[in-house]
Amino acid sequence: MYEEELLYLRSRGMAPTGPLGLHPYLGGGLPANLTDHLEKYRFGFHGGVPTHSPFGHGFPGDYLKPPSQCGGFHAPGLPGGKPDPRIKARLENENLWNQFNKFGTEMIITKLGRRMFPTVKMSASGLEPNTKYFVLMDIVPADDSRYKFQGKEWVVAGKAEPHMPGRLYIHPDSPASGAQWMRHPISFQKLKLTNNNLDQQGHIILNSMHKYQPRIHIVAAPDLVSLHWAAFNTFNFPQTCFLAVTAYQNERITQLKIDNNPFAKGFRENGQLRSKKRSGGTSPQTGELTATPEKTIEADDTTLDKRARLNSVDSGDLDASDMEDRPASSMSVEKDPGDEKVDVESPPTPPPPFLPPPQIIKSEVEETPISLVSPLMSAASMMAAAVAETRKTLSPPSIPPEPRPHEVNMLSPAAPRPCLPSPTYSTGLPGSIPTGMPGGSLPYPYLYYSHMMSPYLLSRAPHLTASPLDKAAAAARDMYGYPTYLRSPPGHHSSLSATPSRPAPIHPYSYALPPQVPANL
DNA sequence: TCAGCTACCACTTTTGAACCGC
DNA sequence: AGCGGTTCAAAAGTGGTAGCTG
Repeated sequence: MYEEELLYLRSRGMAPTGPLGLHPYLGGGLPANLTDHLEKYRFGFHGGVPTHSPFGHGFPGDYLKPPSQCGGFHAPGLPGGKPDPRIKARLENENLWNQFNKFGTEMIITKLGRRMFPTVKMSASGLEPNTKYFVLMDIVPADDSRYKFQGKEWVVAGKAEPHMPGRLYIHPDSPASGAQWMRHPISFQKLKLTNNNLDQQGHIILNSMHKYQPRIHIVAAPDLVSLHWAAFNTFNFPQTCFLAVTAYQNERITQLKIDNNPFAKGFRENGQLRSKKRSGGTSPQTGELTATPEKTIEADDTTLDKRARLNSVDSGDLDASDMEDRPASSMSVEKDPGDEKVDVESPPTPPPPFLPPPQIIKSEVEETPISLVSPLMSAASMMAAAVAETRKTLSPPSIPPEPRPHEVNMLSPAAPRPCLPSPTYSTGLPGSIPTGMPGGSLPYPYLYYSHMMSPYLLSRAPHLTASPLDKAAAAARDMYGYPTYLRSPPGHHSSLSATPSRPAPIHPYSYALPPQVPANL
């Protein structure tokens, strides 16, 4: 049914080649401005990038190019508003990253998800103390090459596989006030990487043997809905570039991980595993390695930390006065400058479903009555409803119009825009859901942005030339630019400081926007 | 044939409930 | 009864490795 569209996309260089897989585009996904922005910044570096990366192969092609100037960390303008030039970011565990980057950082990816080590840990400054911010992270391809480890170095082994759709990892403390974010370093230690294209846990999906660059986005927005037209401040740190692998290739990297990751202590020279191995006759080769347990440098945030559990965010307000006494969860606390660092952990995060407790969901369309919708309603049933609605309202080949944000009816399932077929779609879904259904591609409707244009936008812009991802994004912005009244006015600040209750907690993993977005989320 | 992937292993750290004393 | 500290078991996170797969 959608093969033609896939071929169409491929002919324009906008769809993955190779066997059909899970299509990244989600009907009802992010609005054009956010997609546009994220797509745009896939191709441009903002901040702190050296003119040449110490990481072996640099950034070839049209992917992450070194900037012409390295003066600031800040991203240039974006469709939905202007980023705040006062906002700065600094990589906290830079020394550790530099050590890994020297040899070419590798990150293990597994089917069930693996944490990053080192973790991305940054500190922010220049935020408005009383404004609410979301802090997000995504990981984008650093280039369009596939690599292999040959001899003792990484070499290009061909063209990259198509990148799976970007998933935005929302920091579990989001939203929090600027004061709260600036009080402690922001750690992304709970983010997980996977190579499972069907992952339903919200982990970030990567391809093995490909090079990636993490990016941080700081967005002034009081809630998820506001994210869609808020200004993004995007930062990245070139030393956090890494290669995704399913098994370590470079023994130097392995040794650095063992020496610095507390969970790998058992593999250190004095660890029991090593002792056993030695007694068994196989001795590790660590002679040329630089780091030893004794001179372990700046261990990562989880390494040397002693945990101080503060009951932080599970209850109550986020008033500025409150924040004085209550540091944000998961934000690392400098117990003593120059001394050990103490991480303040998040309260236990609930398993999926990701959605907050039942809320009154109000339609943005006034005529639609308010109803109580349980966010715990299974995504499958939501999608089934969407499918039924789609079948009723759509004649298959036609492509429904993409609603403007102010036209979205939050209650009635938005007619999903066509999606490319997914032979593996039925995996994990109820049998009643047909394979190849359009629209949402996962049981949990993650907050997605796509590196590809939606078929709808393509249909509206047939004049686009091949591979104009940025042009297409610009076209999308032109077509679906948000009315100015939907944007936050210049100098707009959150009024949350006057809001007595904290919004529902955000799941630490990639967050979900259901087909029906709760207006008061 | 082999590079890459997966499942399992033994180990360490983290987490949270249970317990205890004040 | 409530609070804070300690203990302990389960869960989660590590790299290594044998076997599988395309």
